[in-house]
Amino acid sequence: MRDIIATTSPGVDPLLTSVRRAYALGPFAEAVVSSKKPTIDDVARHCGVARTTVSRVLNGGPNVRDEVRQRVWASVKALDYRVNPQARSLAGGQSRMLALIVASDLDAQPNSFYASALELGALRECLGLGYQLLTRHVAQDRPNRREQVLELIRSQRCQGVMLTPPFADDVELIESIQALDCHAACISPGGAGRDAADGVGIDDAAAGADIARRMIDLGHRRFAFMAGIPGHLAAERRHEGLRGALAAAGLDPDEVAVVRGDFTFRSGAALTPQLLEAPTPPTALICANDDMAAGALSVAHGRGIDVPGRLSITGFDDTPVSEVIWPPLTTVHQPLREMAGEAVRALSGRIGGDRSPPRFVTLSHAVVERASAGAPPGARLRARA
Amino acid sequence: MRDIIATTSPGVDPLLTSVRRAYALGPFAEAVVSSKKPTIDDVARHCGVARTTVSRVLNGGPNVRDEVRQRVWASVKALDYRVNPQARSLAGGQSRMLALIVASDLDAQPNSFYASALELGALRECLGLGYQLLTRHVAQDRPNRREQVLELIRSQRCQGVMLTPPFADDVELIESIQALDCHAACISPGGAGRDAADGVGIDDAAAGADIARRMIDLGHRRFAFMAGIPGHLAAERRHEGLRGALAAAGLDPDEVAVVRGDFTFRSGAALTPQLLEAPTPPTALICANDDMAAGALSVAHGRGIDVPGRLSITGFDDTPVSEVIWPPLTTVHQPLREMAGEAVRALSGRIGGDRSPPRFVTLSHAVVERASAGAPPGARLRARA
DNA sequence: GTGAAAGCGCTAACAG
DNA sequence: CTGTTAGCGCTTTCAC
Repeated sequence: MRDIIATTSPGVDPLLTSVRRAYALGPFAEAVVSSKKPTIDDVARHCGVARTTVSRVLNGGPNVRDEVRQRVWASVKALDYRVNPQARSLAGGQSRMLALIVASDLDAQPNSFYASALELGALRECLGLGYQLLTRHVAQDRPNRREQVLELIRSQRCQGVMLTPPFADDVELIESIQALDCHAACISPGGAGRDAADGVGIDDAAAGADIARRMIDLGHRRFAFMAGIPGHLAAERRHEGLRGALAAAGLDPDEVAVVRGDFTFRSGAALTPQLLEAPTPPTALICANDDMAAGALSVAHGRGIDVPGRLSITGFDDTPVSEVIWPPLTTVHQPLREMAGEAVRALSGRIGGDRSPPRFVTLSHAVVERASAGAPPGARLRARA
Repeated sequence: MRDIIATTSPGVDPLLTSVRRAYALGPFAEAVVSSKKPTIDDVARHCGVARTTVSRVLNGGPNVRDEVRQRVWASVKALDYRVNPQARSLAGGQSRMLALIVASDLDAQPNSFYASALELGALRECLGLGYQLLTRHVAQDRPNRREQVLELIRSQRCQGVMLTPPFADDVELIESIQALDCHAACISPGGAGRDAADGVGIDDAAAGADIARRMIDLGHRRFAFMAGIPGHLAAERRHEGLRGALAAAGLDPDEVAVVRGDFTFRSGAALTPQLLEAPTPPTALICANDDMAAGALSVAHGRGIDVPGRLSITGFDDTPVSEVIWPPLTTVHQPLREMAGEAVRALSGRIGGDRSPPRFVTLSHAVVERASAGAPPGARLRARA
């Protein structure tokens, strides 16, 4: 890598010139532009102040005259200088690195829109706040799953981590993370996770009740519920909300057929036949997420079952799948991007020194009525709520 | 943060003990476990060698006796030591950071499965190779789009960048990246990008021809093509392949109706009505990607058009959408994860010192026949290829 | 083979 | 308000 000399007198050794620039504040100081990335010292030299002062300006520190501040910024612009994050991190312990932990097996599962939406939301907020985001997919059934996330934090000196279910309720993991001087923010923690760290989510019980009530209002009486993995506490809460709504309507929650999938399209498809083949099949199938609902819908199509004419199917999350399939899915909107953004903000606040007790932010959800749910076959439509 | 003393005699000041550990190789050397992260010096002290030696062992360098090598590794294990990437990067200029540039507007577009698959593939390979991945979404129509990716590279000292279309063919961008001492790898470059940097992709022209031929074989004669953005050269090549196949079959390529979307479901849905309302509507609609095909399919459903009975629709990419919708999409499989993995490997090789001329790796594609395409209405099925 | 010494570029006390 | 002095933890010459 050769130095590039912008202005120099003929016959002057370029190397010498650049050395001169490096060790003296001579007349060449401004004329020489090196191809090597400028350092904070270059900036300091360029505007004749101490390195510390530049550092203060860069970090918005106090005790710098406005006039100097301006000059420093001018030099920064002039030299096209930017801080070396590695050096900053080494010296100050500020890696400005955040991580998003997603529960999924990179090898087995197809990409999930849920995770993708969360990542996008986090990415956007990180961009604005000047953080970098590392996304890590961890298979939730691996015995060393905790070690995998801790390893990432240690190795990258992450300052904050976002945990999705079921990690969001893994208090042991959360505490291990905090022991590493790293902040944690839980996305949709369903229980214990809320006390251990900041969290963000919707009122899952209410959301479950809302979608159930909507189906009850449409006239449905025979329900089936497609649940997710047991460790996903938020999803369990939705289930509880659903049961509560059923009971409130005078129905017996224990009569609803329950099957458990793993939130994938595939599991949704695999579980549907047994539901359809029951002696008295449900008229409404409430699924714990959109992907499983899509799987169920696909099976219904395959069997020529009219949706929603004969079977109503609902999802949860309102991810893009719900708009892409036919009929478009009636589902519960969950503001995933905003949730991730909120998690990043919470982390940013903690990194900034906020020591208040863990906070849980509840964002609002909404039942989105599209076309996959309607009145049950032969039912008179009851008065709408 | 308090030091944790594993073994100590009563009355000994913990702090003193840890100081002793720090400055002497006394009897406490092994007994003391500090909560502070161990450094390379701790390891060196632990097994009585110089820091340099530990560094050599860690980096697989030469000139270390095997016996010493073993001891060093033992100490590393014993202390649960791991290198500080920031420090390593500062000293050696190895950030081990890669970036994936995706063309999309974080605010406007829904998450794309295409980008997601690429990211997952890259993530997996990075994990194995010890790199970290930064994903950056850049809106392709922003005037400062190039600056955004260069900024990321500069600020994070990325050693390699993967470019997706249309960035994959932006030679000016590629050269700017290389000028920053960063390697570039192009995913599906369609033209110029191939000469400027390593690349990976499928034979797009052949893939376009294959899917067209398949439809011709099914008996279709009236085609429509839903193209993507013009800058996506790989997609343009598919278009060329399609035209070639048509011509080879004695059909006039100029007779196929062409509309241009932006690869989103929404654009696919928006563009379909005009195709359907033509005086002689197509019997086969070939789309440049799965999302647009899904959009088209959705419109067909809405109008009660039987797919594939009256209209055949095909996608491209074989992303998860194609399996989730009904009927499942006939499409062209593109090994997106493998492509991203290959790009990471190429980058890794370059970082490792490979200076050979840019290489383009062609992976194989395949027409995946599902249910969205069939014989045109009233046609006798021609002999299959 | 191994070690000592010199930084990489930055932040953070601590003086003035 | 500003500058001086130490490191942060590691890689890399260069001696031995």
